[in-house]
Amino acid sequence: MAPLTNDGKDYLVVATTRPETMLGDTGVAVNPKDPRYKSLIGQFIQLPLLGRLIPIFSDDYAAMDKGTGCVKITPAHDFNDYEVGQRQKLPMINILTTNADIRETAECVNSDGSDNSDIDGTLPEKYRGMERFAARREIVSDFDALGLLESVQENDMTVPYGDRGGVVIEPLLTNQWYVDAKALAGPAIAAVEDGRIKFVPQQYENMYFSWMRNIQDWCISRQLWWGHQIPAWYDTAGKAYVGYSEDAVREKYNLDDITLTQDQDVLDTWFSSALWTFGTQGWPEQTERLKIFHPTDVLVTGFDIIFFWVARMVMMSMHLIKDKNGQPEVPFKTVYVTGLIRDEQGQKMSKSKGNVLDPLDMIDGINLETLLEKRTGNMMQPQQAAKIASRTRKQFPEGIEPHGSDALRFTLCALTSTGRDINWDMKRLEGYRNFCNKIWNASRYVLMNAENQDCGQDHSTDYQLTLADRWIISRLQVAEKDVTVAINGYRFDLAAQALYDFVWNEYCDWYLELSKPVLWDENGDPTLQKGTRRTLVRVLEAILRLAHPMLPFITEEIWQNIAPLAGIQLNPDGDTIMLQPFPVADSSQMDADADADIEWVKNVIVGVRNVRGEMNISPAKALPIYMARGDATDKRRLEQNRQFVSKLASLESITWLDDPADAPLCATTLTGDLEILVPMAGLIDVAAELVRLDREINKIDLELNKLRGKLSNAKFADNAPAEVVAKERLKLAEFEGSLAQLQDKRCTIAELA
RNA sequence: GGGUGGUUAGCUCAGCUGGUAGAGCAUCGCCCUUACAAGGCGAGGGUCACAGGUUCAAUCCCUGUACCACCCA
Repeated sequence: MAPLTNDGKDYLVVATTRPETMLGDTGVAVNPKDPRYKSLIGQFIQLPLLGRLIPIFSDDYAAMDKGTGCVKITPAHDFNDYEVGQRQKLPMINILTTNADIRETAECVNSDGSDNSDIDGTLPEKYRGMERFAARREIVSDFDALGLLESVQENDMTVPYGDRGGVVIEPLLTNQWYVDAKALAGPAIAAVEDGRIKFVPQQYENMYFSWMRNIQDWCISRQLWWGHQIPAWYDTAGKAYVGYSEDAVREKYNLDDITLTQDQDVLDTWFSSALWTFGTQGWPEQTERLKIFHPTDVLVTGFDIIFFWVARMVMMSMHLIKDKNGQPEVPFKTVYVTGLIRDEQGQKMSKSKGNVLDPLDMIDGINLETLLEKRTGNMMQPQQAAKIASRTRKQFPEGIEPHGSDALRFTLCALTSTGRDINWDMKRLEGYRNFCNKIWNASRYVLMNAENQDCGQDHSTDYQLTLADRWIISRLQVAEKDVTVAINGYRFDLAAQALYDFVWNEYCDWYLELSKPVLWDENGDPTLQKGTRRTLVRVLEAILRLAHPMLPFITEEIWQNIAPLAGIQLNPDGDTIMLQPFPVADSSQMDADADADIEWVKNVIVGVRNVRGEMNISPAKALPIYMARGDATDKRRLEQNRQFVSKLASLESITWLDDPADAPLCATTLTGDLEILVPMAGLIDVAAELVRLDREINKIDLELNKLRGKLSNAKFADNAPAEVVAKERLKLAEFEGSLAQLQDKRCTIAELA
């Protein structure tokens, strides 16, 4: 019976840091390759003090070069040993009470968790009820007395201490409740596979699948003081009864007067959270709300809780809620996964790093002192405070300016692309605050010109639209389409960009400026002026509705004043932009002719401004200009838009030349073939204009060379689609024309100089 | 080790099904022009990480490498 090692001993030596756990040992592991113990594998050995026979088995967990190479295994009181026990199908013997004293009788269970009545759970009388460390000392001394103690050695190791009690933590087996997650996962996987639930961005489906497909049983017992207490009651024999309440349990199982004790544990917080989508709608009652709002459309969340929450909501909802056909109901149709907001360096924000930016501080502003107090007060590691304070002082010497909630919201939209993290950028917040101001100022201009005026708010039709009016209405349709498409695709950054571009670069920079010459012309046509006021107000009103989801407060504020001017009857008891329809693009309002004509107007104006800017001519100086080599369309456009061009380019006169030779010495800029000529006399020196022309010529030359190379390549001409080749040819012809014209001008100026 | 995303202007980021690049801020000029100086007008700035491949054509498609971030084990 007694095994013999190959060096002649009839005992094995094992090391342990917790000698008292030997009372719960259920085996000894040796390495399968260890020649010293090979012959012992499969045999049994007697456990001292108890006399219990336990198996000797091979397991890689035993390291040959560590200690004696033999490891005692206590599956009930050590995580590693538990794993070994599961592999080797060892029973588990629990020797500790919940106070970590030695039990009266050990609790014996099989490796699968079922009760084991074969093992004798009797513990030596002297240890019963003994405190664990006392038992440790006692057992060591008893081993010594029996001549079984090899040695006592110092051992460096990490011991876990409880956060609250400050005592050493002891692994302990208890009965806990589990959910068969595999059964729940099947339908939850199918729902994403067949598209009933979509992830945005889609790649997060992989994360969801990989977790769901490898799902483990879900332990829902938690030893915490918050949460719902587990609705299970035990009789004195330990038999469990589950129900809504103790009374319900007694009734359900006919338990008259017997003593019942409710499970002390609470449900995992994610178990309760998983009920959220329907629990909040009145479930388990079949309420009207539940019918309307379940399933809901979109869940907005962070990727870090896809496992914890999203997956569980899907499982629970599909298990507990069925549609009218009895099919499992999903909790939501789309999961929109946002990125994490990080600091400028891409670091996660955390209190201990002192890099947290409170949204409220960005909205309302905060002075440096308060911010320092907020970041360094009440810290877990006070030694960090000085470092954090100096970094904060450096980054925000003046504290944080107020930016308003709209600016913050808009910035979040603008920075949120396809589910990746956002490195927060204060500068962009400032930029978008300026955008809010821009809208505010633009609306002031509109109100100044429209209030107490006929803007067609009575839906009268005695007005006419200018080219600019038709153009901005046309562009509005495009903006509405772009913003809508972007939002539908969850591309809030593109939506923000489309809105920003339209409002600032088209409505403010061009349309408002184009409205001035119409409205400020004392001899202007009243029907045109009415048309312009009408357009000014109505386009702004549409902008407000378009912007409202991203800029809720400022749009509401402005809308209250603008809407009545746009012919919207406000409810006298209070009305809100929130109840207005979101703009829908109307393609019949798109106007390609207006777009092209305004493009021409802009080109002429920018051309003159360009010369002005590069020649440092003051904007206050009104210039006379000439136009030459234009065609009939250029001439028509000039005649129809003389007022616009004169005002926006601040011109003294525009003279159309049928013969280019009539022009004085001029600086030249082109739009198409049309030459826009700014007389140099007294304003521009010849050398400067030559430099400017050379720069222009070089730019075109560079492009031209590329184009010529491309087109002379037979492979390109033969293989590329005809329309692409034609487009390149056209471009080439245009560039060649421009180049010739500019070179010609250069010669003329050089000669005259 | 397995997986996902990223590498584009000084900084933070766009770039839709391939036709050689955009924004905000920053920089440099000129302007207090009756919505806005937190503004207007103009300008400069990028061998799109690297190496191959497919293609008439690659920031975009494919392969590999390097580096960064995250998830899982």
